[in-house]
Amino acid sequence: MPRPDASLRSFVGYDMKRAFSVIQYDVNAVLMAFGLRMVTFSALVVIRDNPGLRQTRLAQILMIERPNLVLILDDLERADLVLRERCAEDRRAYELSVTEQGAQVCERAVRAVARHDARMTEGLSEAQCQALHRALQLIERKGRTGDDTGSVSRA
Amino acid sequence: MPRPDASLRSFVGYDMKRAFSVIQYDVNAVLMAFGLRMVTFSALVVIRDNPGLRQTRLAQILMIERPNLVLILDDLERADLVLRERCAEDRRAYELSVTEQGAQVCERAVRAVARHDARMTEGLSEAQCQALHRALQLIERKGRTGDDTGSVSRA
DNA sequence: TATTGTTATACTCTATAACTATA
DNA sequence: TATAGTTATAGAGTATAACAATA
Repeated sequence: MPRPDASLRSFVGYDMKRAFSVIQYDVNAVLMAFGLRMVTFSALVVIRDNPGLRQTRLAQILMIERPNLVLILDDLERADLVLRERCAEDRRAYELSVTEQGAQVCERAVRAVARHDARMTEGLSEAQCQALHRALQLIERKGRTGDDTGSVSRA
Repeated sequence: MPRPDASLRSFVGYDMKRAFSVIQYDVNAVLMAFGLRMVTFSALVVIRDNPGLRQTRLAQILMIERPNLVLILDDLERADLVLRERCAEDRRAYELSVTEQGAQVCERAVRAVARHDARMTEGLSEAQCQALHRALQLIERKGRTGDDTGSVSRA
């Protein structure tokens, strides 16, 4: 047997866990320069693209629990990247938006992560890279119970 | 924008995190029937394939820290699936091996995970599935500092 | 009564320092 | 002194129950 873990290499879950742990480590290193982690980065990008978003909906989109999102937003608000504003129609809710600084940091962080992504997939053709994305999204759909079909209000 | 997280979908890390969380949840559900988790399953398979393995080497293979492996092996030993036997040449070390029961559980768990794997990649051709494995392993190698070249003693 | 955001909490995973026993 | 396995511990990440304010 060439590798001591050869048996496990036939399972996508094993290869994916290893590949992901490598990516996670690297991306977090890239994002640290912006004071961000993977989750706070993801939240920042989605809020920028969907201004007026409410927390419950954002939690659905990112597939995280509402209580966990609170700390993520506290983090982003403390760094002056995101605003929570009381919703006029429903005063229980907040409307989320990025600040001017948040938009700038988001833009630069996206570019940095894109550069890192390019380095990680270096050696794959454009077609192979697209095939990878499609395969991952197909696998994600297999496990979905999910109602991620709803549209999001845009300002 | 079709999806609220469309910007993030261009990053392999994002697609991979979501696909992996789906797989992890599912595979853990499959393994629960055998009293195993993903890590204990991985350890069991590698020990079966590399009898006489020492803990430090197993930790390297699975890319986990030695202290964390201890609890994993405690778990496997308590379930009578794995044996720790004092090494004759070096009495600090243990030689790891699977019990008769461990071999049987391993065999059946491998088959169950393989069936689940087939379901997850259903819709991908054989070639596409191989391409997925190759892409994931390529990404893993990008982040390696690593010395995973050493061979493992086989009984 | 139900929902939004929140608090408190617990459980897993992961990472590091320091210990013991052997070498 | 260095190494193998271990202990203790701390930090993330993640999950659930229950609360206050509002609907």
